[in-house]
Amino acid sequence: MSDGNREESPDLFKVRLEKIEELRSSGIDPFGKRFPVQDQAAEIIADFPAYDGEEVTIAGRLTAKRGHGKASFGDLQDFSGRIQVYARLNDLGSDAYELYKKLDIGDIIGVRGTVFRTRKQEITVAINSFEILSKSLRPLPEKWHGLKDIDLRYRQRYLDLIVNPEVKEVFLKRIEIIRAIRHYLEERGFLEVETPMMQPLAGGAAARPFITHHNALDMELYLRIAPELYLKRLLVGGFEKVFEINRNFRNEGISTKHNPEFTMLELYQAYGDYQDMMAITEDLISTVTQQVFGTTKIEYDDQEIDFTVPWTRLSMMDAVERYTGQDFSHLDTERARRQAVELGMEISAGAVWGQILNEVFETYVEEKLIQPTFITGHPVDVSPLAKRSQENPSLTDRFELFINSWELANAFTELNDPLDQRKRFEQQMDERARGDEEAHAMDEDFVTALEYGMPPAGGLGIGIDRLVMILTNAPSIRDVILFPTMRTREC
RNA sequence: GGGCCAUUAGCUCAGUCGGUAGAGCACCUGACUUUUAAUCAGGGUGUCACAGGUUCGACUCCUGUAUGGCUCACCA
Repeated sequence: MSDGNREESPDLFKVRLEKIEELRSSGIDPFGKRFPVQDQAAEIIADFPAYDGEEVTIAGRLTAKRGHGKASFGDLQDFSGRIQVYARLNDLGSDAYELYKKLDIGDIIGVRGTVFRTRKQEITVAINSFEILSKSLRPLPEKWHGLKDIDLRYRQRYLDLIVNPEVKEVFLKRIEIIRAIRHYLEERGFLEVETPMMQPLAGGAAARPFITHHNALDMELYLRIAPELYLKRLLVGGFEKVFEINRNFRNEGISTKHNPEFTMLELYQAYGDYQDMMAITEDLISTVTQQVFGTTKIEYDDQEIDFTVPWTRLSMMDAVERYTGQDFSHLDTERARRQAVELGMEISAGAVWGQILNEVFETYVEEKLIQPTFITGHPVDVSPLAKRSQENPSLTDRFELFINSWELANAFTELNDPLDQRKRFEQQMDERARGDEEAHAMDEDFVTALEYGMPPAGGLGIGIDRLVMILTNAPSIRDVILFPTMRTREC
């Protein structure tokens, strides 16, 4: 079986091809034309008294047929919902009625008809006339159980959307959430910008990139792993409050929490710092949640996530001490290694103090952070783009937001010292030389930009897909991405 | 990449101890002018994921492959 050309029961497909020929020979175009839709199924049902006895013009897909000889019911599904239609020989005449009887489930039709309520109180459109707008050649998945096969649901999302109404609801929520985020930021003076998806150097995060090639320039380009370094160039250029909601691409494993392309919000505010970012994060997410869901308490996988502000704030070192009993506040790499090993961890040879602390945190603390929690004070060793903390130059003014043990946001006071930035890149290059493929590359062009002067700034990234997952109780990131990345089928 | 599991009709699924495949929906034929998972009568439409092996005989047992799911690793 191949996905685009699946073997159907030959008769089934053939029967429908024959119907198409029949239609054509009787002068009817099976793939229709413009149809001036006036009304929506859900609106007619919601406001029945206003529509009762009136003629409406609707269009959509026929999803069920219930024939009764000289009368016939059907369900018509448009984007707004589903409404029953009723065709009667007496109303339509024999030619049109015969045509109606030949319609298949899955056909798209346009209907002009009169709204009424049946004996069983179902709001229904009695068809006065109809047009075939598109013939369907393939049968829809089963009406009662829907389409369950997860593989097919992702590969043929259009079928998933047709037959599983709750799927559409999730994507409508996603749309609302993103719209609310945009609205929130625009109201506060942030400007939405677009920066390169194809970059000569994939920077701004630690991840393996996708590589592509530009023929005319004969150069390698990388799909971006983050927009960060371009957004900061805009700060140099005088933009003061910018954001971008767009795709990042990371050439890494796929899981229920990772899709190779995913959507990030990144936001930068000149003259601000990570504390401002924390305030925005907390207020943005709780405000949007309240707006879209009418509450700040959300059920995810049998747990209640409470977005009510303020959220817990905990330094990485305190968090590690709380959950492991080990104090890493000294800066001794060897001692840190011994402590980590004592906890049962394996630490790679070249790891330094900050990396060890970070690994211990990820291993023992992350899984405990269910309610929204800000973790602050990341080691400079794992934060090559963040500004050093004034109180402790081994740490940075940075936070990550954890919800349901997932990293949802990452923010820091941006490093605007070009000399320090160059040293950080050099340190990253050392790590790269030691085999860390994800260590940051030297970006001379970016350092040059900083040398012209970048205002102190706060920067923030929020993983939109994961946020949508939590807010819509989706078990997999693929449930919130319309067309998730799938292996192509060979057979 | 490792482990576990799955793959049977268009869809959702059953299939006993190894004896050559079956149910609902969909589809086809007919009946039926207010049904709604319409109903009634009749019809099975299949390369049992793919390729080998064992066997008199394989959907079933074995090996490999493909795809997917979960999970671990990876993903600061």
